[in-house]
Amino acid sequence: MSESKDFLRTIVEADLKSGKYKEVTTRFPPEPNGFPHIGHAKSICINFGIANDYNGHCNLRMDDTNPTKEDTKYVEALKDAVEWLGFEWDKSVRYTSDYFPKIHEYAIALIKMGKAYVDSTNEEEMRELRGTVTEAGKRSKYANRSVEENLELFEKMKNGEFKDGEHVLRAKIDMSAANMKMRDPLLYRIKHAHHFRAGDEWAIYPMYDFAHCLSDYIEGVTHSICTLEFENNRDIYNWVLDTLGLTSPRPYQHEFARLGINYTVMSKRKLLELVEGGQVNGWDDPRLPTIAGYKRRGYTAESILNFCDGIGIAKANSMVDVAQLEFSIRDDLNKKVPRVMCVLDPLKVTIVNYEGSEEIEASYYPHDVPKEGSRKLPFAKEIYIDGADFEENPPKGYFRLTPEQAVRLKYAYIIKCKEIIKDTNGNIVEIKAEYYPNSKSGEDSSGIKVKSAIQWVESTQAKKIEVRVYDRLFKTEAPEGVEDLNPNSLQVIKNALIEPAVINQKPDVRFQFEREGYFYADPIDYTDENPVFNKIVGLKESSSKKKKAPKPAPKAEAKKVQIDGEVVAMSKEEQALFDKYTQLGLNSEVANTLARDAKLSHFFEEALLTRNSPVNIANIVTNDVARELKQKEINELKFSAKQIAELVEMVDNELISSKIAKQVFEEMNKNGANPKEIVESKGLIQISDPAIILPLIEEIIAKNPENVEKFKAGNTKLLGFFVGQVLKATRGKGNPKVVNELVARELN
RNA sequence: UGGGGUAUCGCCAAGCGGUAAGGCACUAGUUUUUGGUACUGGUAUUCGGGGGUUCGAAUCCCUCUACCCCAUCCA
Repeated sequence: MSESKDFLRTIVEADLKSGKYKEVTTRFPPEPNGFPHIGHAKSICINFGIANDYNGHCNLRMDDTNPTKEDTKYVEALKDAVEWLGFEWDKSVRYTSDYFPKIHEYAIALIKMGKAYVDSTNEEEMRELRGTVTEAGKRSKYANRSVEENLELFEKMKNGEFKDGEHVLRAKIDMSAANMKMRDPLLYRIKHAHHFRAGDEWAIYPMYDFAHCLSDYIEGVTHSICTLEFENNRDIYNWVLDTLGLTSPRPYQHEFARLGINYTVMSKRKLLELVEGGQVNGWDDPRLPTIAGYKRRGYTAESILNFCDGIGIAKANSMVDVAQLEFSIRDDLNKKVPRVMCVLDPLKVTIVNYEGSEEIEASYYPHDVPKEGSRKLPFAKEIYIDGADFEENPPKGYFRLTPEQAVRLKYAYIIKCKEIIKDTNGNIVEIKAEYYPNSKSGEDSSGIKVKSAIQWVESTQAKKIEVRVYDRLFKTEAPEGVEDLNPNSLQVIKNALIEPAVINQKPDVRFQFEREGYFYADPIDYTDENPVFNKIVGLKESSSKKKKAPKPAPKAEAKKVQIDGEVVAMSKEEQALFDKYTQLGLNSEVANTLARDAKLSHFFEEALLTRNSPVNIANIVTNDVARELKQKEINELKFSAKQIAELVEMVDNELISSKIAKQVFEEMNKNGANPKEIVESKGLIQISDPAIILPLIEEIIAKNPENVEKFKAGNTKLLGFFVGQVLKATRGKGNPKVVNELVARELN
């Protein structure tokens, strides 16, 4: 955990500290209707991570309230994902379906309270009655059935006496609620469907909004963490628990932004389309952002965990760059994985002046990876290098083999090109080269400097392997559908050549193919006869090696002009107030705010009765009082207009600074105390005496020599820093004007 | 259009009235038998825009703008 906490942990910590809960319990509650993807991984990391961090528990719960979509194969995949990521759920896996009897009882309780009713309108009519975002809805005519009737109907629903869709159970909330979700939400629907766990026991199934909050409550969950799109559902969540009287300790819902990654899709629907449309090879296709896909591609659980940790948790919709994910896996594998040599695009090189053969000892790990292990590399006259490592007409800055430029065969000798053999089409098919016998790695006395050391394999002992090279699945950053697919997302190389030790010794399943990237022995298709490797991710490439893709020119961004919308005109009354206030000396902005807000202007005028200091009163009213009045009515305030006037009086008389006034205001707002008493009891009278302030300033200056330097070098912002420090030393009581002057003088 | 959210560097993201954290990406240099790694630097005079309050505002107030979510018997 980094030192800066995310907002969820901040909430959890506060709740623990305040004693709201003794212990934190979270849950990861997927619906088992599809394969988990990296978005689930984020949720898993959050829920299990928080539970771990605060010594709590996290449940794994299958939210299986819709029997027509769910299947046990998905619960297996979900369990696998959590396990693979290294988390342990508390006790056994939970199922919402296990709570069906309890949830049913709660429904009956609601009916008995007159808070739920059986509605028999059909789907279409119900939609119409629901209204629109701007128009209130209308209650169904069935809403006033008696409790007995509702109970009887609901019982029959449960017993399967009706067909699907004939009736539903609804909460009786408010058909004109601004929040559409609160317009008498459905609690139960009839579904004559086989449930993969509950079998055919139930003819009715609870809706998400009813089942989820109750399941959380039943499990003793404290923090019900979900994604942003459930924000509107929070009201129902609270309504159900509150109405049923399910009080403390009870769960509260908190929402975070779901994960988006560019160049891929994350929705179950789109993923399903790709799988069913055959654009990819199943749910574990290595190009997919599914857990199964990453696993098969060769990603480590640690890298996914680190990724989730690195992207943070917040409430802003965001799209994370794949580069961040790629960094995570490179960073992880770099420390762990043996390096071997593989030639993806073999080009034959015959070393004309070399005879015989030898074996060269080569470490599996570079000098900066503290791991042991090595293998023998066969070397002989005929070898293969990668086609990309030779250029007949090299671009500027090319480091590898050219007709003019020698190169080192990694761990072996330096060679230079003598002759290029081409086929009838002009394609290079072979290089005749010469080696420098005294240039062998470790015993090089040739004195030749080369710019690069390249990978190679010896021709007779190299093994042929299949390599699957993956590129991003989509060619656009925010793909919509199949039309955005990258046609080259999979490249199969059938005849790559690899050094024999990899196949014979099998020192690992993940490798770095030197200078190429990280690769993974495909867990499904790999056989001894046909070894298959998946490319996990390429090595980071810098500067000239990837020059092919020139950077798009820096956008000549015109300073964006933002057009202001139209402000609603003032009414006649408001205009009159506005005029009156400006005449009192208020600036137009303040007068405007006051005039347009009846509560504020009322409060302002009342304060004015106590003290005739319109400007200062207006300022505190339009700022601090306004903040409180946003969510409260005047009579709910702990302080009175008279008290505000008294507060202003002290500011007017320079008894306290405006900074202290804010502090006093907070106090008044909290407990309704009298401002003068607060100032007296806390000794908040302003300090303006230089004799007191000056020593403080000198002390601060002495303690911060570096900042003094920076200030003198021209960083004038630091004045604020010093003022802040001095003010802190006076516990806010210093007269800021005086402090400012004195600090400025001392510093110069 | 009513309601609920969100806006800080190319991408994430801290920050909660007193010096604009950090990571990715980018970039320059050092080391390097991987154009990798590691290391050392450079990258926001400014926080969606405009006003206001304050000695001092990314943080408080007003206002405008943009984007996301909500009218499934899905979750």
